[in-house]
This record gives sequence, C-alpha cells and structure tokens, in this order.
Amino acid sequence: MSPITTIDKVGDYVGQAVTLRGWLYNKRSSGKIQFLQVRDGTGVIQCVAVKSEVGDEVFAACDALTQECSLIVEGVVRRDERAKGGYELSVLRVERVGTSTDYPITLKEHGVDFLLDHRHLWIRTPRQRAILKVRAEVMRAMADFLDGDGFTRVDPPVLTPSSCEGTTELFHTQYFDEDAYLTQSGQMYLEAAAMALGKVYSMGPAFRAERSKTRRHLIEFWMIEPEMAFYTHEDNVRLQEAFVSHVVRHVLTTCENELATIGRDIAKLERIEPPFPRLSYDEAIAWLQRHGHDIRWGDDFGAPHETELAAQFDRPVFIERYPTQIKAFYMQPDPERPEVVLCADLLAPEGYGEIIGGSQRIHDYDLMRQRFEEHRLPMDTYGWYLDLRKYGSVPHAGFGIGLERTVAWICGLEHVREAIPFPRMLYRLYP
RNA sequence: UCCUCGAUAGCUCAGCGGUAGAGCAUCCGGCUGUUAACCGGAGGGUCGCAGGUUCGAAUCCUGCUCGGGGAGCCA
Repeated sequence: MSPITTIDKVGDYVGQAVTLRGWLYNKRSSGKIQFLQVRDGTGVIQCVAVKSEVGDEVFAACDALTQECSLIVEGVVRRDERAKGGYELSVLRVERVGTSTDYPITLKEHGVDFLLDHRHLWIRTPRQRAILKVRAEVMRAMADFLDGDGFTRVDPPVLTPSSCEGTTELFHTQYFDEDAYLTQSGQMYLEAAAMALGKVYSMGPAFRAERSKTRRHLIEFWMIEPEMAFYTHEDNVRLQEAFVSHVVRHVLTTCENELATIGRDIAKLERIEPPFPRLSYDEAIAWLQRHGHDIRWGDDFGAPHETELAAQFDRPVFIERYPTQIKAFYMQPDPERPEVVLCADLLAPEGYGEIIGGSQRIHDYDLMRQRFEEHRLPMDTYGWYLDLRKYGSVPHAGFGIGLERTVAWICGLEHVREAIPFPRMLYRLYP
C-alpha cells in the first residue's frame, strides 16, 4: 500500500501514489468521469476517477459514495492548475469506511436555527473548520506569549462557593449539602496564585446566567486571565497591547489559508501593532457628548457608545480610568483622583466591543476591608481574599480577555457563536 | 425582562381571501474537466399550535409555543 498522508502534505508526493483517509465533501459526475471532493480535516482535495482508466469496479465504488461518507482513497498526486489547492489525486482505488445517507447539511444555504441544531455536523464545513483552527491558534499564541514571558499557567476552580464580583447572575448547583456556583471568573484565585508564583494566567470556561441575546454574548465562554504581582496599571496596559498584537501576528502567519477560507480582510489585521490608542473615560464621555449622545459623567457606556468610540480607530482602543462607582469593588483608585480607578477596557475595532477588561487591584488591607463593608461582601466566603492583603501584599494587576470575542474579531464573524465548537446560548443547550 | 422580526416540502424561500408552488436535497435516466456542475423525469405537505371572522383562511384577527436580531448586563 502507498504511504498514508494528509491533504495538507500532498505537495510532497507529486507523481507518487498516496493513501488519504477522510470524508466525501461533495461529488460531481458525468457518465464516464467523477470528481470526488475529499476532506480530511487538514484540507479538501479533488480526486478524479476516469472510467476508462480506473475500470468498472473502482468507478462503481466511486459512484456509490455519498455526501459525508467516510473513505480511504489511494491515488497518484498530480499538480493541476485547475484545482483549488493546486493538486489533484488520480484515483487508483477507493474504499468506503462508513456510509452516510440523507446527510442533512447540503451545500446550499441554510438558516441559523437549522445549522445550530446540526452544529455537530456543521463543524465539518470548510468555513467552520477554519474558524476552529484559528481559535486553536489564538489559544496557542496566547499560551506561547505568556509562557515565554515568565508566566505560569494556573487553573482556578470551576465550582465556587459564590460570586467573584457579585454582580451578574450565577449558575447555581449543589455541592453535596452546600450551595455552589459555576465560576464567572477565576480572577480572585489568580490573585492568590500571583502571590505564590509571580506571574500567572488561566485559560478556561466562564459561565454567566444572563438572559443576553446578542451577537457578542454566550452563556458559556472562555477567558484567558493573566494576573501579575508587582505590576502597575501602566505595566498592565503595555502587556495587553503586546499580547494582543502577538496573537494577531501569529494568526496571520499560521492561518493564511483559514483566513482566506473565512474571507477575512487581512489588511485590517496587519495594522494591529502597538501602541494602541488610549482614551480616558473623561475624554470618551466628552467625545460622545460632542457627537450628540445624551450621556453624563458617571454613566457606563452602552454597546452603541462602544461601537462609535472604537470606530474612530483602526486598532483596538483602551478606555481607561472609569468612575469608581461603576466598576468592580477590587479596583485600585487613582492616587491623584480617587473618584476614578486604575482600569482599562480594550475595545476591538469593527464593532466587536469589549474584548479585555483589566485593572490594577487594591493591595491595601484597610481599603479592601472598607470595600467589603461598602459592598456587604460575606466574610465567610471572601475572608481568604482579604488575607491576600494581610500577608505580604504587593501592588498587582491583571486582565481578562474573552476568547470568542477575540476570535470573532480576528475572523470577522457576524456572531460569537461560530467562534466556539458547541455554543451555549440563551434557549440553546443542544447539541 | 423589554423592543422588534419570523414559523409553508428534508433545506432555502415564494404565495398574502378562491384547487399547495419553485430551487436545492433524495430516487431514476443522460453527460469525459466538473467547481454550490448541468439537462430530463419522479416521489415528497396537519402551511408552528388553539380559537375566531368568512360561503371559503397558508393568507385577516386574538391567544399560545418555539426561534432570530437588538437593548440592558458583560468578556
């Protein structure tokens, strides 16, 4: 038998016979010639069977193949200008591995509802495969960047005794006789880990039981959360722009074919280099007021505000130093202006909204204690968090980046649901 | 939770008061270079559910169910 290889590597076998293993993506045929579009996860290649060359038996075997049946095909690799990937396979032999009758997803248009009901099959299509590939490369780039910068990966728990921020709705479950909740952020645990390991990060799912139904929301989504001891707000922001730029550059170099399959305008990504523009909250409010928005200092931005602010720039933009009142309890006040905190949100271009939220954290014991009282946080579940300010506290900072929003932006997707293999959305838990 | 749009063949949709339609998919036949191939033929329907108006409802009205988009909230 000829050597087994994959479609992405057939270029190394021109003129030789190879064996490919995959699935039939599509088939076109006339009376005496058949064109089999075979995919194997690494790409798609057209396999050509000419009746007078392969013989009646092999030709009939090709004829019996149906959409998405699995198969092993042996053939000679040929360079061909007419082929999309540049190569074709002249079929010598074909073996069907698994049948597939009445495959639901045809190559014609489908509605979102139908596709989501068949997500387990939808991911086989070239576009969805490409998106999942980009997602994997985004995660690899993030991990590579942080690992190469002295970070240690630490995995916070998914089951928690209560909320990290106390604001959003939590998924409730039982932990034997106790109440438990699915994590909405690992941040507090990462702060603890940063005091143990210096620079740490997590990659994992977060859960928000919000009845959100927009193209930017998932009920279950993934966050990457770096947390750094001895980092200031300024250090934090500089890390973020280097981090995001690295991720985009990595995807541009490793996912050229995938971005082409998705139809992404590469030029928009090639501009993503540090430094990113920065706007203070004050400046952002003033800009919005000048552009006809009824918004006052102290209000939080809505999605349309964010979109308009971000639309001014061709790179992601930081909005920093928000009013203390509208941000989380643990954020460090600006020493020169205690009414604002040392935080920054990073808004992606092209209307993708907030992809990063980050801040310098309060390290002073008395101030954190005061915040606990102001927000009536229960000591029995948060006592350990206060301990971090009691034993060797240091200034520290961190951020959380939403993976699906980042992938959606890099791929230019209409909706974050395509940026995760099996999206959990409002009213959708299947498949 | 609110606003808004929608539900007709396996899929995407048209039909908007007078016998249920098209393209694709499926099956049969044809075609030696197809690119969501093409050509001919066939099968395929509780028009989301329940009421109401009408001689007559897929079509108009009311309620319900399910879903899409958006808002709020957030990544």
